[in-house]
Amino acid sequence: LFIPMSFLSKEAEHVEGFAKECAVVTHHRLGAAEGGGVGPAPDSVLEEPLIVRPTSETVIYAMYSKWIKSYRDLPLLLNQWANVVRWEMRTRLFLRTTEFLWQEGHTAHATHEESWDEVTKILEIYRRFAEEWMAVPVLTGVKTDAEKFAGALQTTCIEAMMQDGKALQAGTSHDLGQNFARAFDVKFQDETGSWQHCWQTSWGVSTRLIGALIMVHSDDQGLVIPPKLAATHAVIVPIYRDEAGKAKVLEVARQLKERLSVSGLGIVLDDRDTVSPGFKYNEWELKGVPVRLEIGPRDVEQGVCVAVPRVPTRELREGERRQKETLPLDGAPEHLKALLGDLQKALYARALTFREEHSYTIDDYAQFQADIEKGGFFWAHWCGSSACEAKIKDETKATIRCVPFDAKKEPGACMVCGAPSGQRVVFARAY
RNA sequence: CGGGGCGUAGCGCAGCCUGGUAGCGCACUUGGUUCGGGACCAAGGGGUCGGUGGUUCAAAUCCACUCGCCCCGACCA
Repeated sequence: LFIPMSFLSKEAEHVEGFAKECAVVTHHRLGAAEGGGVGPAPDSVLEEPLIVRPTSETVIYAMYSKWIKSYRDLPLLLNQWANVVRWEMRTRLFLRTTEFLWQEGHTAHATHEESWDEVTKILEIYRRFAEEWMAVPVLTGVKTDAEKFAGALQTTCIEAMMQDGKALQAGTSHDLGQNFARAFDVKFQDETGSWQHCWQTSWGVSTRLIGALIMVHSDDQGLVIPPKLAATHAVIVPIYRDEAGKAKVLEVARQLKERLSVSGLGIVLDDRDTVSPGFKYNEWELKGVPVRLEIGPRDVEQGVCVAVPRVPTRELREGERRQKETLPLDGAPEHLKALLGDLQKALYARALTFREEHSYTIDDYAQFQADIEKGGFFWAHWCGSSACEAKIKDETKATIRCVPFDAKKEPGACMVCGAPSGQRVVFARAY
C-alpha cells in the first residue's frame, strides 16, 4: 500500500506521469492539536514520506531485483488484486474514483519477444472477457506516445464505445521494455554468464469495467446484466388471487426453482406477498436479472411458465410491452439455458451494431470537427506526429483511442497536415 | 484554481421575488378493497426550513457572515 517516495523517482517518465496525483503520507501518529482536537504529531514526521500506491510497478520491481538472478528465475509473474489511489482532480462514479480496486499483473522475461508475447496474450484475455462475458465489443490496438502508460515502451488497450458515443479504455497491457529493469536494476545472468536487464510487462483492469457494463447495456429501466455474469439468472414471480391459488402456484414454483437450481442456474423465487407482481417485475428489471419467469394459475393448469428476457427497452417495438415466451415446465432447465445463451449473444450483437452504426471513416478535418460533436468512433489518417495529435485534442477534445491492430493497411494523408499515413487510427472523445 | 448552482420531513421537491411561525409526491402506520406490468380509497404519524448574527411587532422568506454539497473546465484508468 505504501511506497517509499524515492521509488517513484527512479523511472523518469513514471514519476512525471503519476507525481501530480499521489496521496502522500508524511506522519505516522496523531497528537493533540493546538486549537483542540487532533492533528499530525509534529514529532512523528516520517524521514521519507510514503506514497499511497497509484500502481505497484516500483515496489514490485524493487523486489524483483532481489529475486531475479538467473535466467532460470524467468519468466516471473506476479498478479494481485489491490486498491490503488490516484488523486485526480475530478472523480466520476465507477470510471474514475480516487480509490479503486483493480487487478494488476507484473512479469519479467529474458527476451523482448517473450515479453511482447505476454503483452498480447493478456490483452487477448481482456478482449475475450469483455466480449464473451461482458458482451461488450472492444477495439484492440496500441496507444500513441501521448496516451501510453508513463514509463512504457508501448501500451496496448481495449477500447469500448458507450451508449453516448464516447470511448472508454477498458483495460491495458504494457510493454515496459527494459525501462523499469534499468531503473530498478532487475538483471539476470543468461546461459553464457553475461548480465542482462529483464524485459517486463504490466497489465490491469479495474472496477471501471462495471461502469463499462452499465454504460453499454443498461437503460432507464435499470441494469442489464449479461447472463454469463449474472449471479441470479432468473427470478420466479408467482401470481395468485386467493389462498387456495397461492398454495397451488407456490408449490409448482418451488418445484421449478429446485429443478432449475440443481441444473446449475441461479434462481430466486420472489414469494413476497407484500408487493404486487407488477411491482416485482419492475424491481427485478431494475436489478438486471436476465430472465423473469411468471407462473400463475393458468400456467399451472397447462404445465408451463412464461419467460420474459430483460432486454433493453429501446429494443421493444411499438405496442409491444415485452417479448414473452411460454416454456413447458418439463425441460425448463434446457429451455432457460438456451434462452440465456440467446440473450448473451443478442446483447453482444446489439452493442456491436451500435458501435458500427456510430463509427465513421473520415478524411476531411473540417468535417471531423463538425461530426465529432455527435459522438462515435472516427477512423482517420494520422501522420504519427504528436503535434497533429495535440492540435486535434485542443481543437476537438478528441483523442486517438488506439492504433487498431486489425485495421487494414491503406495509404492515406494525415487529416491535419496531409503527410503520408499507412493506416487509419481511431479518434473519439473519451471518459 | 476559474465559472455556475443547491442546502426546507427518511428520499425527491415547491414555497422565498411581493415577511404573517410549512406544503406536495414517494416512503411509513392502520382499516378495507386489490393482486398476469410499479394498486386504490379512507384515516394517521413525521420537519420548524444547514449554522450564526442582524433588520422587523413578526423571518424558511430580507441583509451580513459562515459551514457543507453538487455541476462544468483543466487532469485521468
